[in-house]
Amino acid sequence: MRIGELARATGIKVETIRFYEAEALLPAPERDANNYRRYEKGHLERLSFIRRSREVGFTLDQVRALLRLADAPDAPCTEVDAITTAHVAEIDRKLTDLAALRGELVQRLESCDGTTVARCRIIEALSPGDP
Amino acid sequence: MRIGELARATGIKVETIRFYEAEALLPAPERDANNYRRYEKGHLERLSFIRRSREVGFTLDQVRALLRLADAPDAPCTEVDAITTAHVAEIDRKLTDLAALRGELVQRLESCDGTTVARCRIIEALSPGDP
DNA sequence: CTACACCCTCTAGTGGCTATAGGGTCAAGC
DNA sequence: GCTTGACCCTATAGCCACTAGAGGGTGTAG
Repeated sequence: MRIGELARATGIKVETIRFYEAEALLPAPERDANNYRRYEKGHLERLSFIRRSREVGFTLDQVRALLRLADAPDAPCTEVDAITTAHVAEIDRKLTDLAALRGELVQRLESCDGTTVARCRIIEALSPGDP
Repeated sequence: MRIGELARATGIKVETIRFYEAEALLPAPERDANNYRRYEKGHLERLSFIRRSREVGFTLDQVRALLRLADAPDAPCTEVDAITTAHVAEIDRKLTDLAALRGELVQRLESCDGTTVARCRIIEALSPGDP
């Protein structure tokens, strides 16, 4: 199959597929006589793996590590576990941070009386001399 | 005060201060005879405003808009409110997404029996043909 | 034969910094 | 007087994970 077809099949843009190839995440496929990339089923599977990994928020480096592990079926599962656990911890950190930010912003919104900027609690909260 | 002193006073790195100047977030200060930047109290206040805004997650574009509004004390507060409300909505979207990702990952972690990659539920979940 | 969808490579841009290279300035201590 | 070290300057490139564009080639249908 050609790159456009692979893009439609996986929901990943053509440019991104070429980018993944340059990043050595997806092996370079054979080329047709006209220099077009010709993908096999293996490419489709690998690209789907990458897409799912990205969808759950793994970085490309983490995806690279997961791919390497997926290619070694006899390796112990502990490393996959470690990558995933670290990722969950990172997500937890972000969740905590975002919830705190949200709380702060909502508090400012609620105390804003909606008149002029001079009396705006939000601006006030962002201004210095107001711990 | 000089740039290093301003950096210590605000907790923003020297390079970042220069970056903010290039981005027109912080007005270019006067220069001393030796070409060193010389900052006034106004710069310190403005930079603190920027820091606080960034800390609660506003983008630099949003900070730019907030600064413009903060400079117009007679303007109505509605625009500040709108920017903040939009930002809260964005945070809510991220919170929802992250919580969903976390749920998926934790589920995989729990069902992983810790033997080999071939039997790993995490890898399995990322592989295609397994909706 | 021409319009159009598709493919190619290469380069630069996004946000928000951060780091490096390669210099200049200034006060203190020997 | 001279070195050491902390500070300052500009300009440029790098980070992540793409995305967009320029400028061209290919293949097929009408």
